[in-house]
Amino acid sequence: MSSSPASNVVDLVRLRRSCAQCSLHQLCLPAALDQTDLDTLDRIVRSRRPIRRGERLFEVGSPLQSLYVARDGAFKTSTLGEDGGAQVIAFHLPGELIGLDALGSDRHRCEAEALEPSTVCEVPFDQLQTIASGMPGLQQQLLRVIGRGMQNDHGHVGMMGRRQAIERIALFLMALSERYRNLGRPGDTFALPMTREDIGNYLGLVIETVSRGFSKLSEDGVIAVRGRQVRILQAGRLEEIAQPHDHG
Amino acid sequence: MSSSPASNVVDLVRLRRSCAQCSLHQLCLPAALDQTDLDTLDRIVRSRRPIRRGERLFEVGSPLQSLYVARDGAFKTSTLGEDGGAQVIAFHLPGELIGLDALGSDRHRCEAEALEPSTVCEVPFDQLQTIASGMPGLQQQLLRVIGRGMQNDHGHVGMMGRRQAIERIALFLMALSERYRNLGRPGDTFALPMTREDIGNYLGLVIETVSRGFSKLSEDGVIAVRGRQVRILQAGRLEEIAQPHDHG
DNA sequence: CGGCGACTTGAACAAGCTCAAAGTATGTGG
DNA sequence: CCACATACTTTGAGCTTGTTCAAGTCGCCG
Repeated sequence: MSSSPASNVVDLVRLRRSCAQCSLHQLCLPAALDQTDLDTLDRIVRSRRPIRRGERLFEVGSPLQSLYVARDGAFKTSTLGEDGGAQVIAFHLPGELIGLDALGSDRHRCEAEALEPSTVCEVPFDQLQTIASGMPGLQQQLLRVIGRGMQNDHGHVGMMGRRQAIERIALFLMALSERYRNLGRPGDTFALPMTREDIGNYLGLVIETVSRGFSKLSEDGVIAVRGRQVRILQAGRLEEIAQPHDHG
Repeated sequence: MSSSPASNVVDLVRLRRSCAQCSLHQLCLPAALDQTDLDTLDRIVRSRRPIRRGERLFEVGSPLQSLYVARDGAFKTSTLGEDGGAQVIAFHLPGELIGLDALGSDRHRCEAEALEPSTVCEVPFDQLQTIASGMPGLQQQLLRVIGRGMQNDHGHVGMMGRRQAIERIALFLMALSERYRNLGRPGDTFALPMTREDIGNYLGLVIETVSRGFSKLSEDGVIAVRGRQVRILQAGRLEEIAQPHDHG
C-alpha cells in the first residue's frame, strides 16, 4: 500500500501511459492508433480509477462529462422508467465503452453501476473531441466503437423478439461466453457478475423464469450452475436451444 | 415531366444545393452548420433519389457505401435471423438517418426497405468522413445524430421490456404521433406506413395481438382506426394506457 | 368480377407471470 | 467463531395473457 514518493511518481507515469501497454489494447479505443496518437490520447486518459460495487459512474440526467472504459470488473447500464421501474440496457465487461448513451443530448439517459469492485479508465469527452478533430484515425475508431455498441443494442432487441424464455436465456449465456473468450478467459467456466434479477430485466423476463430456465438447462445436462458460477457442458446443444424454434 | 435542357440544368443546380433550403434542415445532419460547411456538404450529397415501394437501400452483409436520409416516405430496417425470421429494428420517417447499423463493421447488419414510394438523400460515407475531418461541427453533428439513433434503440428495448401488449401498442402510437408532429404534420391523424405484421414484429407481438389491441383502443374510444388510417381521439388516455401498469 | 394480400375475430391452449414459501449464500455484530 | 439479518435464489401451484389455429371480412388492382 504505502510507498516512497519516488515510487509514487513511477506509478503515476505508468498509469499515465497505460494505453500502449494495456491488455485491452485491441478491444478499446486505442486500437489502430499509431504511437504518437496513443501518446496524445494517454495524456487525457485518467486510468484505473477504482470503483466500488454499487457505485455509479453517472446518473440519469447528469451531463456528459466523460466516457469510461471498463478495465476490471463489470457494469450494468439501465434506464429509469418514470414509474421507478428500470430497464437494463447492457452489461459491460472489460474493454467496453460506457457512457455513449449521452451522445444524442449531452445528458445521460442511463445510469451505469458497478456490479462488482471494478476499475475504469476515464476519458473526458470534450478533450476527446478536441484531440479527435486533429486525428482522423481516432475519429474512425470512435465511430467503430459506437457502431459496435449499436450492434449490441440491435442484438438485444433481436433477443427480446425471441418468443421462448429458454431461447433468450441460452442466447444470453452463449453471448456472455463468447465475450469472456474474447477477453482471453475461459468461455466455458465463469461467474455471472449480475443477479438473476438483472438478467431477467435485461431479457424481459421475471426472475423466477430465469431461475427455472437455468434449472432446466442444468437438469438437461447442458450447463452446470451453482449460484452465479456457470459451466457450459454442451456448447453445441446450448447453441441449438438458442435458435428460434417456431411453434408452427 | 419533359423539359428543355436549360431547365434541366436549373433542376440539377437546385437539387445539388438543397440542404440549405431543405424543409428537414433542423432534423437532418446539416443543422448547426454554417453556410460554407453546408456548401461543402451539398457537394457530396446526392439528393431526392426516388425509391419504389419494397425497394431496398442496402442488404444484410453489403458493404457500407452511403448513409441515407429519408426525404419523403417511410422505411423500415430489419435484421435477418439465420433461420429466415426477421426482426424489425426501426421505422424511419423523413429527416431520419438510415444506414448507421454498418458503422461497427463496415458491412450492413440490417436491410432497409421502403414501405411506400419514397425519396432519399444519399451521402457517400467515405466522402462524408473525408470532409468531416476538416469540419469539427459536422463531426459533432454526426455524433449527435448517432446518439439520437441509440436513444431510439434504447427506447425500443424499454418498450419490449413492457409487460402488457396494450401498453406497447399505445406507446408505439404515441411515439409515432409525436414524430409526425415534429415533422409539422398533424399528430392526431395519420396513416400508418407499415403493416400490422411489421408493427407486431417491431413490438415483439404476433399480428393478431396487434390487431386486437387496435380494436380494443377503438372500442374504448381512445382512437379511431380504419385499416391503416389512425386518428387519436383521447391523447391523454392513450398516454395513461402507455404507462407501465404493475401487476403487483 | 375474381383473386390476393392485409386485416379482423373467435376459441382453445400453453407459456410465462403472480403469489407464496422455503432454501442458500454473505456479511455483520456480539 | 457463531448467531443473526439480509439479500439472493429456487421451487411449487394457480391463473392471466398472449399465442396458435382456424375461419371469415375487407379492400385493392388486374
